[in-house]
Amino acid sequence: MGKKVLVIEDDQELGTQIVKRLRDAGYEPTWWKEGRRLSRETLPDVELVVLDLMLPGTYGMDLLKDLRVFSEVPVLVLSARNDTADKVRALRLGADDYMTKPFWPEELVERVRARLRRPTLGRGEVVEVGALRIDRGRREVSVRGGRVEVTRLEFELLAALAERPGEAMTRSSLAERVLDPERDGTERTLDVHVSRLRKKLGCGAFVETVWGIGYRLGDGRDE
Amino acid sequence: MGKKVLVIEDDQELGTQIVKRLRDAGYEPTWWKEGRRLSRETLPDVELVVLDLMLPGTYGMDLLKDLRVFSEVPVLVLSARNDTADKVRALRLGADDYMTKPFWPEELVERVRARLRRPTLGRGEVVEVGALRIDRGRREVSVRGGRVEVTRLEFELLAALAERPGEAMTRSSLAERVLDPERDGTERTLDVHVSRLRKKLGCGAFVETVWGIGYRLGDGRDE
DNA sequence: CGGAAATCTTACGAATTCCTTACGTCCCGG
DNA sequence: CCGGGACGTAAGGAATTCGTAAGATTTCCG
Repeated sequence: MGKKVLVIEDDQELGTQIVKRLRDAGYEPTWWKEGRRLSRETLPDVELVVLDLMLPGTYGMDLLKDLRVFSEVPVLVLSARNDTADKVRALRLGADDYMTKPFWPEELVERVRARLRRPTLGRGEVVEVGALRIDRGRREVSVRGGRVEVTRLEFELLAALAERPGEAMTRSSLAERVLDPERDGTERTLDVHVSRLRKKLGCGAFVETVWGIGYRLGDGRDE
Repeated sequence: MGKKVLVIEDDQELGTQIVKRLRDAGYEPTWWKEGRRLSRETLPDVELVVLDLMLPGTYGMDLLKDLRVFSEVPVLVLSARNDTADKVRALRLGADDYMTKPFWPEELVERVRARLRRPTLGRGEVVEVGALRIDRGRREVSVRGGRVEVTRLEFELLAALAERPGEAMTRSSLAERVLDPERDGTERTLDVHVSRLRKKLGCGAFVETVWGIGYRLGDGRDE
Protein backbone atom coordinates (compact mmCIF):
# COMPACT_ATOMS: atom_id res chain seq x y z
CA MET A 1 0.00 0.00 0.00
CA GLY A 2 1.59 3.24 -1.15
CA LYS A 3 1.84 6.42 0.80
CA LYS A 4 -1.02 8.84 0.42
CA VAL A 5 -0.45 12.11 -1.38
CA LEU A 6 -2.85 15.01 -1.79
CA VAL A 7 -2.64 16.87 -5.08
CA ILE A 8 -4.26 20.30 -5.21
CA GLU A 9 -4.26 21.31 -8.86
CA ASP A 10 -6.97 22.99 -10.90
CA ASP A 11 -5.50 22.36 -14.33
CA GLN A 12 -7.23 19.28 -15.70
CA GLU A 13 -4.47 18.10 -17.96
CA LEU A 14 -1.60 18.68 -15.57
CA GLY A 15 -3.54 17.17 -12.71
CA THR A 16 -4.33 14.03 -14.68
CA GLN A 17 -0.73 13.68 -15.60
CA ILE A 18 0.54 14.13 -12.06
CA VAL A 19 -1.96 11.76 -10.54
CA LYS A 20 -1.18 9.10 -13.11
CA ARG A 21 2.54 9.35 -12.59
CA LEU A 22 2.23 9.23 -8.85
CA ARG A 23 0.01 6.20 -9.05
CA ASP A 24 2.48 4.51 -11.41
CA ALA A 25 5.20 5.24 -8.88
CA GLY A 26 3.23 3.39 -6.24
CA TYR A 27 1.69 6.26 -4.35
CA GLU A 28 -1.98 6.82 -3.61
CA PRO A 29 -2.84 10.26 -4.89
CA THR A 30 -6.00 12.13 -4.00
CA TRP A 31 -6.87 14.92 -6.38
CA TRP A 32 -8.53 18.14 -5.37
CA LYS A 33 -9.36 20.16 -8.43
CA GLU A 34 -9.81 23.33 -6.47
CA GLY A 35 -8.38 24.95 -3.42
CA ARG A 36 -10.63 24.19 -0.49
CA ARG A 37 -10.50 25.63 2.91
CA LEU A 38 -7.94 23.72 4.88
CA SER A 39 -8.47 22.82 8.48
CA ARG A 40 -7.58 20.03 10.78
CA GLU A 41 -10.84 18.33 9.89
CA THR A 42 -10.81 18.75 6.13
CA LEU A 43 -7.22 17.77 5.53
CA PRO A 44 -7.18 14.11 4.57
CA ASP A 45 -4.71 11.78 6.20
CA VAL A 46 -1.86 12.13 3.74
CA GLU A 47 1.91 12.04 4.01
CA LEU A 48 2.59 14.80 1.49
CA VAL A 49 0.78 17.59 -0.31
CA VAL A 50 1.46 18.79 -3.84
CA LEU A 51 0.06 22.30 -3.96
CA ASP A 52 -0.36 24.48 -7.01
CA LEU A 53 -0.06 28.09 -5.95
CA MET A 54 -1.99 29.49 -8.91
CA LEU A 55 -5.48 28.43 -8.09
CA PRO A 56 -8.45 30.43 -9.29
CA GLY A 57 -10.15 32.30 -6.51
CA THR A 58 -7.92 31.27 -3.68
CA TYR A 59 -4.34 32.23 -3.34
CA GLY A 60 -2.31 29.12 -2.80
CA MET A 61 0.06 30.91 -0.48
CA ASP A 62 -2.80 31.41 1.96
CA LEU A 63 -3.62 27.73 1.87
CA LEU A 64 -0.06 26.99 2.75
CA LYS A 65 -0.13 29.42 5.61
CA ASP A 66 -3.38 27.96 6.92
CA LEU A 67 -2.05 24.46 6.61
CA ARG A 68 1.03 25.17 8.65
CA VAL A 69 -1.04 26.28 11.58
CA PHE A 70 -2.14 22.76 12.35
CA SER A 71 -0.04 20.42 10.28
CA GLU A 72 3.57 19.66 9.56
CA VAL A 73 2.87 17.56 6.49
CA PRO A 74 5.52 18.09 3.80
CA VAL A 75 4.38 20.37 1.00
CA LEU A 76 5.72 20.50 -2.53
CA VAL A 77 4.69 23.71 -4.20
CA LEU A 78 4.06 24.15 -7.92
CA SER A 79 3.95 27.52 -9.55
CA ALA A 80 4.16 29.14 -12.94
CA ARG A 81 6.06 32.02 -11.43
CA ASN A 82 9.77 31.56 -11.68
CA ASP A 83 10.43 34.36 -9.30
CA THR A 84 12.90 34.24 -6.46
CA ALA A 85 10.79 36.40 -4.20
CA ASP A 86 7.88 34.00 -4.59
CA LYS A 87 10.03 30.96 -4.01
CA VAL A 88 11.56 32.46 -0.93
CA ARG A 89 8.17 33.39 0.41
CA ALA A 90 6.77 29.92 -0.11
CA LEU A 91 9.76 28.23 1.46
CA ARG A 92 9.60 30.59 4.41
CA LEU A 93 5.96 29.73 4.87
CA GLY A 94 7.00 26.16 5.33
CA ALA A 95 7.00 24.69 1.85
CA ASP A 96 9.50 21.88 1.46
CA ASP A 97 10.10 22.26 -2.23
CA TYR A 98 9.17 24.59 -5.06
CA MET A 99 8.89 23.58 -8.69
CA THR A 100 8.44 25.95 -11.58
CA LYS A 101 6.09 25.10 -14.40
CA PRO A 102 6.56 23.72 -16.88
CA PHE A 103 8.31 20.65 -15.59
CA TRP A 104 8.53 17.01 -16.46
CA PRO A 105 6.27 14.84 -14.34
CA GLU A 106 9.15 12.49 -13.88
CA GLU A 107 11.03 15.14 -11.95
CA LEU A 108 8.00 15.79 -9.80
CA VAL A 109 7.78 12.13 -8.89
CA GLU A 110 11.42 12.07 -7.95
CA ARG A 111 11.06 15.12 -5.78
CA VAL A 112 8.08 13.58 -4.07
CA ARG A 113 10.12 10.47 -3.54
CA ALA A 114 13.00 12.51 -2.15
CA ARG A 115 10.67 14.13 0.38
CA LEU A 116 9.09 10.87 1.48
CA ARG A 117 12.34 9.00 1.62
CA ARG A 118 13.05 10.43 5.01
CA PRO A 119 10.63 9.15 7.60
CA THR A 120 8.75 11.80 9.50
CA LEU A 121 9.26 11.30 13.15
CA GLY A 122 7.32 12.39 16.16
CA ARG A 123 5.20 14.57 13.95
CA GLY A 124 2.11 12.76 14.97
CA GLU A 125 -0.61 14.56 16.77
CA VAL A 126 0.03 13.04 20.14
CA VAL A 127 3.32 12.15 21.75
CA GLU A 128 3.47 10.29 25.02
CA VAL A 129 6.63 9.88 27.01
CA GLY A 130 6.29 8.34 30.40
CA ALA A 131 3.53 10.12 32.26
CA LEU A 132 3.78 13.11 29.97
CA ARG A 133 1.37 13.58 27.12
CA ILE A 134 1.67 16.22 24.43
CA ASP A 135 -1.26 16.73 22.10
CA ARG A 136 -0.26 18.84 19.14
CA GLY A 137 -3.75 18.96 17.76
CA ARG A 138 -5.34 20.32 20.87
CA ARG A 139 -2.20 22.07 21.93
CA GLU A 140 -2.58 20.48 25.30
CA VAL A 141 -0.19 19.03 27.79
CA SER A 142 -1.05 16.65 30.57
CA VAL A 143 0.84 14.74 33.23
CA ARG A 144 -0.65 11.51 34.50
CA GLY A 145 -3.96 12.51 32.98
CA GLY A 146 -4.03 15.88 34.66
CA ARG A 147 -4.15 18.84 32.34
CA VAL A 148 -1.33 21.35 32.65
CA GLU A 149 -1.70 24.89 31.40
CA VAL A 150 1.31 26.02 29.41
CA THR A 151 1.99 29.14 27.43
CA ARG A 152 2.44 29.20 23.68
CA LEU A 153 6.18 29.26 23.88
CA GLU A 154 6.37 26.60 26.50
CA PHE A 155 4.27 24.40 24.30
CA GLU A 156 6.46 25.02 21.28
CA LEU A 157 9.43 24.08 23.35
CA LEU A 158 7.90 20.83 24.47
CA ALA A 159 6.67 20.04 20.99
CA ALA A 160 10.12 20.61 19.56
CA LEU A 161 11.66 18.28 22.10
CA ALA A 162 8.91 15.76 21.57
CA GLU A 163 9.80 15.47 17.92
CA ARG A 164 12.64 13.23 18.94
CA PRO A 165 11.88 12.01 22.42
CA GLY A 166 14.95 11.12 24.35
CA GLU A 167 17.36 12.68 21.92
CA ALA A 168 19.46 15.63 22.89
CA MET A 169 18.76 18.88 21.08
CA THR A 170 21.13 21.79 21.05
CA ARG A 171 20.09 25.15 22.35
CA SER A 172 20.68 26.68 18.96
CA SER A 173 18.34 24.31 17.18
CA LEU A 174 15.72 24.78 19.84
CA ALA A 175 16.11 28.53 19.65
CA GLU A 176 15.80 28.47 15.91
CA ARG A 177 12.66 26.47 16.13
CA VAL A 178 11.00 28.15 19.07
CA LEU A 179 12.17 31.71 19.35
CA ASP A 180 11.34 34.56 17.06
CA PRO A 181 14.60 35.40 15.28
CA GLU A 182 13.44 38.99 14.94
CA ARG A 183 12.93 39.68 18.59
CA ASP A 184 16.46 38.80 19.63
CA GLY A 185 15.57 36.00 21.91
CA THR A 186 18.89 34.91 23.35
CA GLU A 187 19.59 31.30 24.14
CA ARG A 188 19.53 32.17 27.81
CA THR A 189 15.87 32.76 27.32
CA LEU A 190 15.37 29.07 26.72
CA ASP A 191 16.66 28.31 30.18
CA VAL A 192 14.05 30.51 31.69
CA HIS A 193 11.26 28.83 29.81
CA VAL A 194 12.59 25.42 30.62
CA SER A 195 12.69 26.39 34.24
CA ARG A 196 9.09 27.58 34.20
CA LEU A 197 8.05 24.50 32.31
CA ARG A 198 9.63 22.15 34.81
CA LYS A 199 7.84 23.84 37.62
CA LYS A 200 4.52 23.57 35.84
CA LEU A 201 5.01 19.95 34.95
CA GLY A 202 5.73 19.26 38.57
CA CYS A 203 8.74 17.17 37.71
CA GLY A 204 12.08 18.41 36.54
CA ALA A 205 12.99 15.14 34.89
CA PHE A 206 10.69 15.55 31.90
CA VAL A 207 13.06 18.07 30.45
CA GLU A 208 16.55 16.82 31.11
CA THR A 209 19.61 18.99 30.88
CA VAL A 210 22.35 17.75 28.63
CA TRP A 211 25.27 19.68 29.95
CA GLY A 212 27.11 21.71 27.37
CA ILE A 213 24.60 20.74 24.68
CA GLY A 214 21.04 21.59 25.47
CA TYR A 215 18.00 19.62 26.53
CA ARG A 216 16.28 16.33 26.02
CA LEU A 217 12.79 15.02 26.63
CA GLY A 218 12.83 12.45 29.39
CA ASP A 219 10.19 10.17 30.80
CA GLY A 220 10.34 11.72 34.22
CA ARG A 221 11.40 8.53 35.91
CA ASP A 222 14.52 10.02 37.37
CA GLU A 223 14.44 12.45 40.23
CA MET B 1 26.39 28.01 17.05
CA GLY B 2 24.68 27.29 13.76
CA LYS B 3 24.34 24.03 11.96
CA LYS B 4 27.32 22.95 9.94
CA VAL B 5 27.06 22.82 6.19
CA LEU B 6 29.63 21.54 3.74
CA VAL B 7 29.82 23.42 0.45
CA ILE B 8 31.60 21.66 -2.40
CA GLU B 9 31.97 24.25 -5.13
CA ASP B 10 34.96 24.98 -7.36
CA ASP B 11 33.77 28.30 -8.72
CA GLN B 12 35.49 30.96 -6.63
CA GLU B 13 32.89 33.63 -7.02
CA LEU B 14 29.85 31.46 -6.54
CA GLY B 15 31.43 29.69 -3.62
CA THR B 16 32.25 32.94 -1.88
CA GLN B 17 28.72 34.12 -2.38
CA ILE B 18 27.16 30.92 -1.06
CA VAL B 19 29.40 30.72 1.96
CA LYS B 20 28.75 34.32 2.85
CA ARG B 21 25.01 33.94 2.57
CA LEU B 22 24.95 30.80 4.62
CA ARG B 23 27.04 32.41 7.30
CA ASP B 24 24.73 35.43 7.33
CA ALA B 25 21.83 33.05 7.77
CA GLY B 26 23.47 31.67 10.88
CA TYR B 27 24.93 28.47 9.52
CA GLU B 28 28.54 27.35 9.74
CA PRO B 29 29.69 26.64 6.21
CA THR B 30 32.86 24.77 5.36
CA TRP B 31 34.05 25.30 1.83
CA TRP B 32 35.77 22.67 -0.23
CA LYS B 33 37.00 24.21 -3.46
CA GLU B 34 37.39 20.88 -5.13
CA GLY B 35 35.75 17.51 -5.07
CA ARG B 36 37.67 15.30 -2.71
CA ARG B 37 37.30 11.64 -2.18
CA LEU B 38 34.46 11.09 0.22
CA SER B 39 34.59 8.46 2.90
CA ARG B 40 33.34 7.98 6.39
CA GLU B 41 36.60 9.44 7.65
CA THR B 42 36.96 12.44 5.37
CA LEU B 43 33.39 13.66 5.57
CA PRO B 44 33.28 16.37 8.20
CA ASP B 45 30.55 16.32 10.79
CA VAL B 46 27.95 18.39 8.95
CA GLU B 47 24.20 18.40 8.82
CA LEU B 48 23.88 19.15 5.13
CA VAL B 49 25.98 19.14 1.98
CA VAL B 50 25.69 21.58 -0.91
CA LEU B 51 27.26 19.80 -3.85
CA ASP B 52 28.06 21.26 -7.24
CA LEU B 53 27.84 18.49 -9.81
CA MET B 54 30.10 20.17 -12.32
CA LEU B 55 33.45 19.86 -10.68
CA PRO B 56 36.60 19.67 -12.76
CA GLY B 57 38.19 16.26 -12.75
CA THR B 58 35.64 14.50 -10.63
CA TYR B 59 32.10 13.93 -11.61
CA GLY B 60 29.88 15.17 -8.84
CA MET B 61 27.41 12.39 -9.40
CA ASP B 62 30.05 9.90 -8.30
CA LEU B 63 30.68 11.84 -5.15
CA LEU B 64 27.01 11.67 -4.38
CA LYS B 65 26.96 7.95 -4.98
CA ASP B 66 29.97 7.43 -2.74
CA LEU B 67 28.48 9.57 -0.05
CA ARG B 68 25.26 7.63 0.11
CA VAL B 69 27.11 4.45 0.86
CA PHE B 70 27.92 5.55 4.36
CA SER B 71 25.92 8.67 5.12
CA GLU B 72 22.34 9.84 5.12
CA VAL B 73 23.24 13.50 5.34
CA PRO B 74 20.90 15.66 3.26
CA VAL B 75 22.41 16.79 -0.04
CA LEU B 76 21.40 19.80 -2.07
CA VAL B 77 22.74 19.52 -5.59
CA LEU B 78 23.72 22.44 -7.80
CA SER B 79 24.13 22.08 -11.52
CA ALA B 80 24.32 24.14 -14.67
CA ARG B 81 22.39 21.47 -16.50
CA ASN B 82 18.68 22.11 -16.57
CA ASP B 83 17.97 18.66 -17.79
CA THR B 84 15.27 16.41 -16.44
CA ALA B 85 17.31 13.26 -16.93
CA ASP B 86 20.09 14.69 -14.82
CA LYS B 87 17.74 15.88 -12.14
CA VAL B 88 16.04 12.54 -11.97
CA ARG B 89 19.34 10.75 -11.76
CA ALA B 90 20.62 12.95 -8.96
CA LEU B 91 17.41 12.61 -6.99
CA ARG B 92 17.42 8.85 -7.47
CA LEU B 93 20.97 8.74 -6.18
CA GLY B 94 19.71 10.23 -2.99
CA ALA B 95 19.95 13.96 -3.51
CA ASP B 96 17.35 15.86 -1.54
CA ASP B 97 17.09 18.85 -3.81
CA TYR B 98 18.38 20.02 -7.15
CA MET B 99 18.93 23.63 -8.12
CA THR B 100 19.77 24.84 -11.59
CA LYS B 101 22.33 27.56 -12.09
CA PRO B 102 22.03 30.44 -12.26
CA PHE B 103 19.98 30.99 -9.12
CA TRP B 104 19.65 33.64 -6.47
CA PRO B 105 21.62 32.86 -3.34
CA GLU B 106 18.60 33.79 -1.33
CA GLU B 107 16.69 30.88 -2.74
CA LEU B 108 19.55 28.56 -1.95
CA VAL B 109 19.53 29.67 1.64
CA GLU B 110 15.81 29.08 1.88
CA ARG B 111 16.12 25.64 0.43
CA VAL B 112 18.86 24.82 2.87
CA ARG B 113 16.64 26.07 5.63
CA ALA B 114 13.73 23.99 4.36
CA ARG B 115 15.90 20.87 4.45
CA LEU B 116 17.23 21.53 7.91
CA ARG B 117 13.89 22.53 9.33
CA ARG B 118 12.97 18.93 9.67
CA PRO B 119 15.04 17.01 12.11
CA THR B 120 17.63 14.88 10.44
CA LEU B 121 17.02 11.27 10.96
CA GLY B 122 19.32 8.35 10.78
CA ARG B 123 21.76 10.32 12.82
CA GLY B 124 22.32 9.47 16.38
CA GLU B 125 23.63 6.12 15.43
CA VAL B 126 24.34 3.73 18.18
CA VAL B 127 27.73 2.11 18.37
CA GLU B 128 28.26 -1.01 20.42
CA VAL B 129 31.65 -2.44 21.16
CA GLY B 130 31.74 -5.28 23.58
CA ALA B 131 29.75 -4.29 26.63
CA LEU B 132 30.10 -0.62 25.78
CA ARG B 133 27.28 1.23 24.13
CA ILE B 134 27.46 4.74 22.75
CA ASP B 135 24.27 6.46 21.71
CA ARG B 136 25.02 9.57 19.71
CA GLY B 137 21.43 10.74 19.57
CA ARG B 138 20.75 10.57 23.23
CA ARG B 139 24.33 11.38 24.05
CA GLU B 140 24.40 8.53 26.45
CA VAL B 141 26.94 5.93 27.35
CA SER B 142 26.23 2.65 29.04
CA VAL B 143 28.23 -0.37 30.07
CA ARG B 144 26.42 -3.69 30.28
CA GLY B 145 23.13 -1.83 30.28
CA GLY B 146 24.07 0.48 33.10
CA ARG B 147 24.00 4.13 32.30
CA VAL B 148 27.26 6.00 32.83
CA GLU B 149 27.33 9.74 33.26
CA VAL B 150 30.02 11.34 31.18
CA THR B 151 30.86 14.96 30.50
CA ARG B 152 30.52 16.59 27.13
CA LEU B 153 34.16 16.26 26.28
CA GLU B 154 34.39 12.72 27.49
CA PHE B 155 31.49 11.86 25.26
CA GLU B 156 33.05 13.55 22.26
CA LEU B 157 36.17 11.59 22.90
CA LEU B 158 34.36 8.30 23.01
CA ALA B 159 32.29 9.17 19.97
CA ALA B 160 35.42 10.03 18.04
CA LEU B 161 37.05 6.75 18.96
CA ALA B 162 33.84 4.88 18.24
CA GLU B 163 33.89 6.05 14.66
CA ARG B 164 36.59 3.50 14.00
CA PRO B 165 36.37 0.91 16.73
CA GLY B 166 39.60 -0.95 17.21
CA GLU B 167 41.64 1.43 15.14
CA ALA B 168 44.27 3.61 16.72
CA MET B 169 43.78 7.34 16.57
CA THR B 170 46.59 9.78 17.12
CA ARG B 171 46.45 12.30 19.88
CA SER B 172 46.59 15.11 17.39
CA SER B 173 43.58 13.93 15.43
CA LEU B 174 41.66 13.34 18.60
CA ALA B 175 42.61 16.76 19.88
CA GLU B 176 41.56 18.34 16.64
CA ARG B 177 38.23 16.68 16.80
CA VAL B 178 37.53 17.02 20.47
CA LEU B 179 39.30 20.02 21.91
CA ASP B 180 38.45 23.62 21.38
CA PRO B 181 41.35 25.13 19.44
CA GLU B 182 40.65 28.47 21.07
CA ARG B 183 41.27 27.38 24.56
CA ASP B 184 44.71 25.96 24.04
CA GLY B 185 43.92 22.47 25.07
CA THR B 186 47.22 20.67 24.95
CA GLU B 187 47.43 17.05 23.98
CA ARG B 188 48.29 16.20 27.54
CA THR B 189 44.77 17.18 28.33
CA LEU B 190 43.50 14.18 26.45
CA ASP B 191 45.30 11.89 28.84
CA VAL B 192 43.45 13.40 31.71
CA HIS B 193 40.11 12.89 30.08
CA VAL B 194 40.95 9.37 29.06
CA SER B 195 41.90 8.69 32.61
CA ARG B 196 38.66 10.03 33.97
CA LEU B 197 36.74 8.14 31.33
CA ARG B 198 38.35 4.85 32.19
CA LYS B 199 37.48 5.27 35.79
CA LYS B 200 33.87 6.09 34.97
CA LEU B 201 33.51 3.19 32.60
CA GLY B 202 34.80 0.95 35.33
CA CYS B 203 37.16 -0.78 32.98
CA GLY B 204 40.35 0.61 31.58
CA ALA B 205 40.33 -1.67 28.58
CA PHE B 206 37.61 0.16 26.71
CA VAL B 207 40.07 2.86 25.84
CA GLU B 208 43.36 1.22 25.07
CA THR B 209 46.66 3.03 24.96
CA VAL B 210 48.64 2.73 21.77
CA TRP B 211 52.07 3.60 22.97
CA GLY B 212 53.65 6.51 21.13
CA ILE B 213 50.52 7.02 19.02
CA GLY B 214 47.38 7.64 20.91
CA TYR B 215 44.31 5.63 21.78
CA ARG B 216 41.99 3.02 20.45
CA LEU B 217 38.53 1.83 21.35
CA GLY B 218 38.64 -1.70 22.72
CA ASP B 219 35.93 -4.13 23.69
CA GLY B 220 37.05 -4.29 27.28
CA ARG B 221 37.82 -7.96 27.22
CA ASP B 222 41.40 -7.50 28.32
CA GLU B 223 42.30 -6.57 31.83
C1' DC C 1 69.29 -3.13 35.32
C1' DG C 2 68.99 1.89 34.44
C1' DG C 3 67.59 6.04 32.41
C1' DA C 4 64.67 8.62 29.46
C1' DA C 5 60.41 9.28 27.46
C1' DA C 6 55.62 8.53 27.57
C1' DT C 7 51.66 7.99 30.14
C1' DC C 8 48.70 7.91 34.31
C1' DT C 9 46.52 9.93 38.21
C1' DT C 10 45.19 13.35 41.36
C1' DA C 11 44.22 17.82 43.07
C1' DC C 12 42.93 22.44 42.52
C1' DG C 13 41.50 26.82 40.63
C1' DA C 14 39.39 29.21 36.90
C1' DA C 15 36.02 29.34 33.57
C1' DT C 16 31.85 27.96 31.77
C1' DT C 17 27.24 26.61 32.04
C1' DC C 18 23.00 26.40 34.18
C1' DC C 19 19.03 27.60 37.39
C1' DT C 20 16.19 30.68 39.64
C1' DT C 21 14.28 34.91 40.90
C1' DA C 22 13.10 39.47 40.09
C1' DC C 23 11.82 43.06 37.26
C1' DG C 24 10.37 45.75 33.17
C1' DT C 25 7.83 45.80 28.79
C1' DC C 26 4.35 44.76 25.67
C1' DC C 27 -0.12 43.46 24.45
C1' DC C 28 -4.78 42.25 25.21
C1' DG C 29 -9.35 42.16 27.34
C1' DG C 30 -12.33 44.47 30.46
C1' DC D 1 -7.27 53.42 31.82
C1' DC D 2 -6.39 49.63 34.52
C1' DG D 3 -5.02 44.70 35.47
C1' DG D 4 -2.92 40.40 34.18
C1' DG D 5 -0.50 37.19 31.50
C1' DA D 6 3.30 36.29 28.43
C1' DC D 7 7.80 37.08 27.58
C1' DG D 8 12.71 38.99 27.41
C1' DT D 9 16.61 40.45 30.15
C1' DA D 10 19.59 40.77 33.87
C1' DA D 11 21.94 39.07 37.83
C1' DG D 12 23.29 36.08 41.65
C1' DG D 13 24.71 32.00 42.99
C1' DA D 14 25.18 27.02 42.46
C1' DA D 15 26.86 23.22 39.90
C1' DT D 16 29.79 21.31 36.53
C1' DT D 17 33.51 21.04 33.57
C1' DC D 18 38.01 21.53 32.06
C1' DG D 19 43.02 22.78 31.77
C1' DT D 20 47.33 22.64 34.09
C1' DA D 21 50.74 21.32 37.08
C1' DA D 22 53.16 17.95 39.52
C1' DG D 23 54.36 13.70 41.16
C1' DA D 24 53.78 8.59 40.41
C1' DT D 25 53.93 4.84 37.27
C1' DT D 26 54.75 2.38 33.14
C1' DT D 27 57.07 1.40 28.90
C1' DC D 28 60.81 1.28 25.92
C1' DC D 29 65.47 0.33 24.71
C1' DG D 30 70.12 -0.34 25.23
